[in-house]
Amino acid sequence: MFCGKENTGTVCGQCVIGEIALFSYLDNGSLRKLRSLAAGAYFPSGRTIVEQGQEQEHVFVITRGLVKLYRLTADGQRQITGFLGAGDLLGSIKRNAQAYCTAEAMTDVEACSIQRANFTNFLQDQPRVCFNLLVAATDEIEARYDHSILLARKHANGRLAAFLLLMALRWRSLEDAPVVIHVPMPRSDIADHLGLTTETVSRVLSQFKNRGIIEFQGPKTIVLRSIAALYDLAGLEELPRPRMAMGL
Amino acid sequence: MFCGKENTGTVCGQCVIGEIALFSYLDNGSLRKLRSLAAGAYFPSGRTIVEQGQEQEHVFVITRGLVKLYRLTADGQRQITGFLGAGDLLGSIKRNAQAYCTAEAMTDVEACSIQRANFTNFLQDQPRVCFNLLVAATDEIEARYDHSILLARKHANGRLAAFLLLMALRWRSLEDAPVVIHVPMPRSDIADHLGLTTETVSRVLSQFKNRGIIEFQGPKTIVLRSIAALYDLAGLEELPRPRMAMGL
DNA sequence: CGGGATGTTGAGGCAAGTCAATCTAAGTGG
DNA sequence: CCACTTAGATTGACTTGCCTCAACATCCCG
Repeated sequence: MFCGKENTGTVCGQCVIGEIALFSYLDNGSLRKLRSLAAGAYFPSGRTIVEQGQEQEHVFVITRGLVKLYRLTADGQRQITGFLGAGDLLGSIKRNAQAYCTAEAMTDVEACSIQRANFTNFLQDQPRVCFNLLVAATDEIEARYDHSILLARKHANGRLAAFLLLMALRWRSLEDAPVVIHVPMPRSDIADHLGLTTETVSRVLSQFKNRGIIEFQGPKTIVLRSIAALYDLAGLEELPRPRMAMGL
Repeated sequence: MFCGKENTGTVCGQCVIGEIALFSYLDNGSLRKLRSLAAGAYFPSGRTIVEQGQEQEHVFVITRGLVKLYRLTADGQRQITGFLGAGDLLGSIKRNAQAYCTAEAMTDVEACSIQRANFTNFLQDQPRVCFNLLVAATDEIEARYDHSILLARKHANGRLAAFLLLMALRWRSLEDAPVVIHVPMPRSDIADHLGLTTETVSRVLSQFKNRGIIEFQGPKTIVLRSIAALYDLAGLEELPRPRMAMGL
């Protein structure tokens, strides 16, 4: 799966790093160089990948699994800032190397790891990669704005409707209903992400169920019966297109 | 003040574009090239600089005045996403040129304007500028995260305490109390920015006044009597260092 | 010195938080 | 394989902080 140092000599035909949009147009020489910098990494479910405030030694491209990002505030509250999946970038370029938030593997996670310094140098050598990463960062800023608007302006049911739609869209395309989505995180994580409490999340989801908008197949598998109703509740016309997410 | 095409021949000793952190280390040749791309721009108070959804022709470096950024949601609500001042960048590099939000001059505004295409080309030619802009974008992402946490986790008084501290710190250093800050935007803008209503903003500020934390000199000039109390209310230990803000 | 825009204060309602009790799911060991 | 355990999820009763609606005050500018 990986084509880094630790796997030198293995078949690289299925290495994913070249398929990441960020690197997809690199010529063979540059791609080979990038691969020479990369190493495979594995984190079992529950393992902390980077910890808030610690120096980040590596940048990761997630290739499999799900990562939860959260930040602890000075007064001891936890805010889940986002979730990363395959294709997303964890640990970007920053002024200081201290991680802004903690990243924790929610499932078993595989990733491509690159030394920070090497990645920084690679960016300086490859202006197009740097430029594309800048575009990705701008996308991330827009996504953060959208989330702020969600928190500032939507009620609990709107936030959850938007969340379900994003979960449905994030790692697959949204075909016609019914769409079955898997929600791997516990209710408390959803609540933390949306600025609600677990009880409210539970109540709103039950309300959606009673209104026939969604249907449960166990607490973590949800069938979206009416996409239109969810759009309406979320007050959305269109969802952001799929993109590479960046965790700091 | 400006050194762009429209001002060719004027004294350039006081041109600010070279003083922006983003460009500060450019050699003379590159800086001259950048200046040749820049033109002065002026927007009277109340003028819309860029409008949400419209193609952005230019990128601006604000050199004087205050700009308010807001986005209208599909269901007709308004969210003020931020405020820009001198040294900040308006209209970054994006996948599509459509503006994410509207930018409106709150005061008379002077800016350095650069054609988007020219700026993009300049970035490709100047990897270090591109890299530094990427770092600035990452700072912006962190600032957006902080604002999300504010909206998700803080009550009205915490949000306003944090807002007052940010206003105090943003364009000047925060010396020992009492600090006199100028809050040029109306209460409705503050409310929109913090996900509150004007009434709540007013009530909380009155509460601060009654508790002796702040003092009014007219509704737009506020004396911060107790910085410590504000930090405590905001649940903060430290504020983000001053940075170049980016509006999309 | 008016009069509209902006800001403040008050009364009442409601959405979501809090506290607490149950219910369910998914392991765990006998 | 099933009883037991435990974390997670749901539901209910009550409380509260903010919003809504409304009246009043103040600022600002012609």
